Amino acid sequence: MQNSHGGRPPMQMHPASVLVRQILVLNEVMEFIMRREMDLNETDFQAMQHLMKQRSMSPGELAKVLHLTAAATTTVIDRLARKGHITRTPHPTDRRRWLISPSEQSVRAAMENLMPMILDVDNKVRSYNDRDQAVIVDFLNSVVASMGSRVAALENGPAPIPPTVHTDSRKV
Amino acid sequence: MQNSHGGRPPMQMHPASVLVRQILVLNEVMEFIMRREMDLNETDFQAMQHLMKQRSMSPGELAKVLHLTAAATTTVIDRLARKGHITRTPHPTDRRRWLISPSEQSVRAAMENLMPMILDVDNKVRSYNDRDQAVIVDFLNSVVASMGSRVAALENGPAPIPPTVHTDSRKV
DNA sequence: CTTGATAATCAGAAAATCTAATTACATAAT
DNA sequence: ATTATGTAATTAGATTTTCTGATTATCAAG
Repeated sequence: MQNSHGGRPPMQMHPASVLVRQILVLNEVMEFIMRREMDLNETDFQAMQHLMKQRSMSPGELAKVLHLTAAATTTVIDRLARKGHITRTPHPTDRRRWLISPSEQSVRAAMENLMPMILDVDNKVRSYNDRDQAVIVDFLNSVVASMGSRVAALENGPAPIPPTVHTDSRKV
Repeated sequence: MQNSHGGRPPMQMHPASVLVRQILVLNEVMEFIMRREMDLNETDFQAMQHLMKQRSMSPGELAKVLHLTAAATTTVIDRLARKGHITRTPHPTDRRRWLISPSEQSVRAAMENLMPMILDVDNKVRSYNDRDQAVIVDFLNSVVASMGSRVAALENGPAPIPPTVHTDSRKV
């Protein structure tokens, strides 16, 4: 009785659709494990992700991307600094701000954790011939486009938008 | 100076790798917008996701997948019930448990928000010919495999594993 | 039918975030 | 130059969320 879909029709999804979903779930699982290993809560971990991506940010910038108040962001930065994950340095031109940067060893640890997977995927895609690579890129692009238009639609209140029509290239 | 990668070499990623990353980020953006629209915190939203996927769960099962204590899970359920997102019904065979089920309108709202995107992706992949579909599935499978082995590696302490070697099918 | 485990909840403490006020600095307009 | 206004970060105290430990009800094994 665990998953008998009583009411909703199961709806046969394409394996690729299922795999995309699986990737999203696996990403969350990975994040959870890394968070636990680094002893960081969700917010602090997200902050580290942004800091590593951007190399350095002011508390204000961090607050924006984390959707936190300035006050909460101060405490995030305090916690991360106390644990040695980041350093505060004075902003070169604006003395009201700080520049927050991830510590050397945090960056290295993250690299060591994620690089194998990233390289794995990168190597995999490069192992296809050019045409197949183009197919993969085309598909992924359309996923990004669909998600992007969903985001746009959701941002402007709940007004559903008709799905895109795709030209069908199947050989009969 | 925002992204001059001072120190780390930029490392040229395949467009497909970049797109995969983009998809993961977009997923979080979408979740955030939906959460805000439904006025749910991260945890309560995650609970709804699991409940919709499984159709119904006991508080104990919910606690496991949310990585929460039983006590915290009780409050999650209380909040969701108070807002009308779920209902508690007695467990058919074990009178200690409840069965938590998402409300009709919660399921419908989620469907309306996500279905267009899901169908979009599904239609897109079906628009390729069989061989190209196989390429896409093969690639996605390898992404899942890479992430899965990363998860496995991370779960057993920080012991890095050498990346997979892929057979190269490029035409010279 | 008693004993030991399990499911959910309650009570109070701890952690994380919020609102509002404060301090220091920057920028624009006299 | 001086003042006025706005912005960046922090602090203080309240609120929300989660945790630990104890409690109640039920199940399952002997």
